Amino acid sequence: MTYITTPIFYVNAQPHLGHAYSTIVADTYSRYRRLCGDEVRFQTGTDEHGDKIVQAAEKTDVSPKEYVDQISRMFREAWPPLSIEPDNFIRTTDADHMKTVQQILQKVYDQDDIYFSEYSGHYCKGCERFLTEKELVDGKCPDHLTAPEVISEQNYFFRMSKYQQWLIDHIKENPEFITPERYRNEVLSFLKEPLEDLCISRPTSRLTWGIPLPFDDRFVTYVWFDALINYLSGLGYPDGENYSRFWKDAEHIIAKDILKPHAIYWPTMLRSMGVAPYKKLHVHGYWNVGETKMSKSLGNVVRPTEMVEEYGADTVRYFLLRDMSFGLDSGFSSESVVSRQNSDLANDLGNLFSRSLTMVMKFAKGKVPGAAEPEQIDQELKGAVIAMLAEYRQEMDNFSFNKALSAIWKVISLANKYIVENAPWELAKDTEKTDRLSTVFYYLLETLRLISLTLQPVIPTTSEKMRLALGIDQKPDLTDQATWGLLESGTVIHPPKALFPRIDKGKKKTKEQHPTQKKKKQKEAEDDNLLSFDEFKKVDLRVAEIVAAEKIKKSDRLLKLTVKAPEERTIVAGIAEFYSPEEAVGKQVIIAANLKPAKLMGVTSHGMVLAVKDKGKLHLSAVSDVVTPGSKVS
RNA sequence: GGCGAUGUAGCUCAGAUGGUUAGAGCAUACGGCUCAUAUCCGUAGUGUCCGGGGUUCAAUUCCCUGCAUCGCCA
Repeated sequence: MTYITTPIFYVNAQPHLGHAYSTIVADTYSRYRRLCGDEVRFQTGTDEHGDKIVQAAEKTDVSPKEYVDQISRMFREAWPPLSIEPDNFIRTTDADHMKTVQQILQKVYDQDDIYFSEYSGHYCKGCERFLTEKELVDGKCPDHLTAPEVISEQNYFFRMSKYQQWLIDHIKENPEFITPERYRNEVLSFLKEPLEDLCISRPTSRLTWGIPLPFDDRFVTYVWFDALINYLSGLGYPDGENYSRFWKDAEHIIAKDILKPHAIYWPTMLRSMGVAPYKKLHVHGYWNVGETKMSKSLGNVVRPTEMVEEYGADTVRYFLLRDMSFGLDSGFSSESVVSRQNSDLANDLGNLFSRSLTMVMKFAKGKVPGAAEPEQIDQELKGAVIAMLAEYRQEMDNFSFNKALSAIWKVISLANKYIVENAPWELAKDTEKTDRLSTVFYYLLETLRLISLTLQPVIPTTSEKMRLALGIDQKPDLTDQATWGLLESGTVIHPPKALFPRIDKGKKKTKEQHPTQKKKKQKEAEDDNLLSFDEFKKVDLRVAEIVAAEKIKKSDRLLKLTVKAPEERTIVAGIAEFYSPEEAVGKQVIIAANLKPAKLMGVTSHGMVLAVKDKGKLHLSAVSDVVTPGSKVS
């Protein structure tokens, strides 16, 4: 049995490449396990409660429910075009899930692992959390540069600390529990310090968009406690058949940013509720775009849907799995996608397939011939294929998809060489050599059959095309088809169109701009000073309220502003000669919100305040009435 | 500030429990083939293996130190 999950994605933003990667890995792994004859359940979904959702909904002026329905649907619809086929798509707003969360809370509460406590602390609205004394810089939140409010609050806490030692022991005894190893070490090092109990509630005075605590309706459940339980509720815990069948083989895939909740909160929660821990946690890294991380404010977010439209599902899947070493960060660029598509998919695999089938059509009447006595070169090819099958399985089991693929490509390369060395077109000229020709074709086609089998989990559509072309109508299965010699002679083949087209470099465009394109763009701009509407739309203009301002030392022109837009951000503005910090605070101004962050006098500015220069004096931009900070200017 | 990781060809990365010529793919140049998606095969390179110091007959590999980048923690 295999139970593989992606995180449930938080719906405060639209699907991006990182989400797609986690989900493609899960899909590939589930296809691979099925190919091995295993029974598999693959679950993904969306996480829909919490403060950030309420804020995001307000921003677009819809109710939280409408908002989460809308974004959740975007996630659900993003996957089929990538040939991703989950067995279950769970939402934390599903009634079943909510009921299960409450059951679990009650159970943990009844056994005294949840207690009520009051405390006071420095609450930062921007962070939506309490900050510790040590985190404060000059009494301010280091991220938002505002002074947090001191508030005291009553809340429920989960006795996480009680399970610390158990967790340490469990991780040490099960080396595969958290993988790759670097993340296991990270968790162990974190656990060297005493664990604090986990606050698992939010007062309804602060937040109502959540699951009410079953034992106190003045509170809703903290999102992580709610979200993690999806892995159980999606199986019908505690009575569902799927739960008893699949839970013991649970494997979670996550990105490194949510390591702590999955490696610490979740196992201790499970322990407390008397459920066995999951089997494995697979932690992967980030896709960087250009020089930096993908981020909304940089405007370099790669959308899965756009990638599929541009390259097709199989190229996207192949690229992501081939280029990232699971666990490490990796770089995304359209050049690297194009290079993978052209070199690996079109030239190596596609052309090998195409030339092989064409020759069988031309020189063997379009049927799989029978093999005569093999020569050494044939044995070598066969040996390499068999060795590849073993290596493939080992690497796939290991989540080393890049290595599994490179093992397959070694064989592809060998098969291309095999063709050149045997020169079937020469053999075909000599009627004495028909047997030899048949053998060469058989070995080639059989190699292709086994290649298509191993590629099924990664590029299912192409694999299917290959299988059909080879005249195979069985469902792919590693348990009974991964042996040499199963292709039957006499089978009629059906050469398809090219598996992958070659992409003209430079023709394709994606989010990130290449230097050459940039130059072109600049030239166009010089030639023609008019903006298209699309270009204008790219500028994210918003109203921002200045909530704090201070002079930047050693500069008499720059002010460091903290603005609400509606999230808090820092903007450096060259207005100090005309506005004092006191004058600036409270003003509403128009900002360009999606400028590349820039460092000015050591302070990073996230955006630009628009102002007017008239007769040597600067005037801040403004709207005629007071509006909600963050409102779009259009 | 503490802990840890990384730093290898133009690019992306692999690798050696220390030992003669340090690897792969892409990109580049040249040669070959013509079945094939102007594809494939072969050949050719280039590297102060981050800087400095130490241990050793011998270090890019071990130790120390510095620098850079990144991560976790505070």
